[in-house]
Amino acid sequence: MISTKGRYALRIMIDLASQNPETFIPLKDIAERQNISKKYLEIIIKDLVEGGLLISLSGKGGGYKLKRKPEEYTVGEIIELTEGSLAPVACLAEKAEECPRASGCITLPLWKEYGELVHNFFYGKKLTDLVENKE
Amino acid sequence: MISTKGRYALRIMIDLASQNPETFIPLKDIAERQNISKKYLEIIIKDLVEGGLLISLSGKGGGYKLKRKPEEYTVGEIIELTEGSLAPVACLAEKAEECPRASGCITLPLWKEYGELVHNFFYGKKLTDLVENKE
DNA sequence: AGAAAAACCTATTGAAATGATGGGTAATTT
DNA sequence: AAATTACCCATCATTTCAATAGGTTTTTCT
Repeated sequence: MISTKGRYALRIMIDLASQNPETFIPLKDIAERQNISKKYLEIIIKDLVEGGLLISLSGKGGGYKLKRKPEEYTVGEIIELTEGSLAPVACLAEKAEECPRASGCITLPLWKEYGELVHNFFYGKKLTDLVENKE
Repeated sequence: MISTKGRYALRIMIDLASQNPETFIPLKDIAERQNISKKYLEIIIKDLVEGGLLISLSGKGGGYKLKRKPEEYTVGEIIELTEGSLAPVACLAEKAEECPRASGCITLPLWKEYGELVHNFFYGKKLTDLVENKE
């Protein structure tokens, strides 16, 4: 299941893509619009900045804005960055150590096929696909 | 992510489908073949019996066997039964209470589409699709 | 009748993940 | 200097995950 982290990250990105993408938007505004605790969003938006999806600016007049054009983001990269991995089973996660059962594992092809399906679905969705729904 | 519960359940079902489907197989044998703690499998196989996928028989000569023919099981029902739900987000789980944001939720269509994709994938896979890989 | 083999039942546990909250510091603008 | 913002660090309560432990009942075989 996609946790609040990934879902809130997506809502942050949609929110920013819906505002003027040139100006810095304070997190306070996003939190109020989305009705989510600002404190909790701080943790999540940190990942988005460190992952290179957003630019931040401190001080008065500061906030966050998209680094790229809205249409250049996929839902996949947002979810993957904040959830840690899109892999359907632990043994297929990037950081996983080689499973000793892998060579004879009868279910591995299933998980691989599923993993590709999930990957293709989310990387095939652009952030703007969601924003446009709004109108 | 699919947890060990769902993954082990699938391996139990594959194991049983690979044995003579007429005879009762003791859990001890399955646990040894699959190299998984018998105690842990007890918990999982209980779900499979209660969910109507397996028949159990106590006492000497007892064990577990498939209730239906191997080709009549889908991977989806096995995973869904043991994982509790295939829903990608909490608000789409069967037991979930209506989300107050649902009507205006901009991401809901995405989760619904994804949920259907996942459902169709797993319900489109038969247990025998996996067993046949074995040979 | 008794032993053995099996399922079945209840409970507990340790570790990690989840979903936050709280308080304070640094940077920047007016 | 004041206000506003991001940034940093720690802590917390709850739930889930992945088991483990020990005992009871059911059934068959000798």
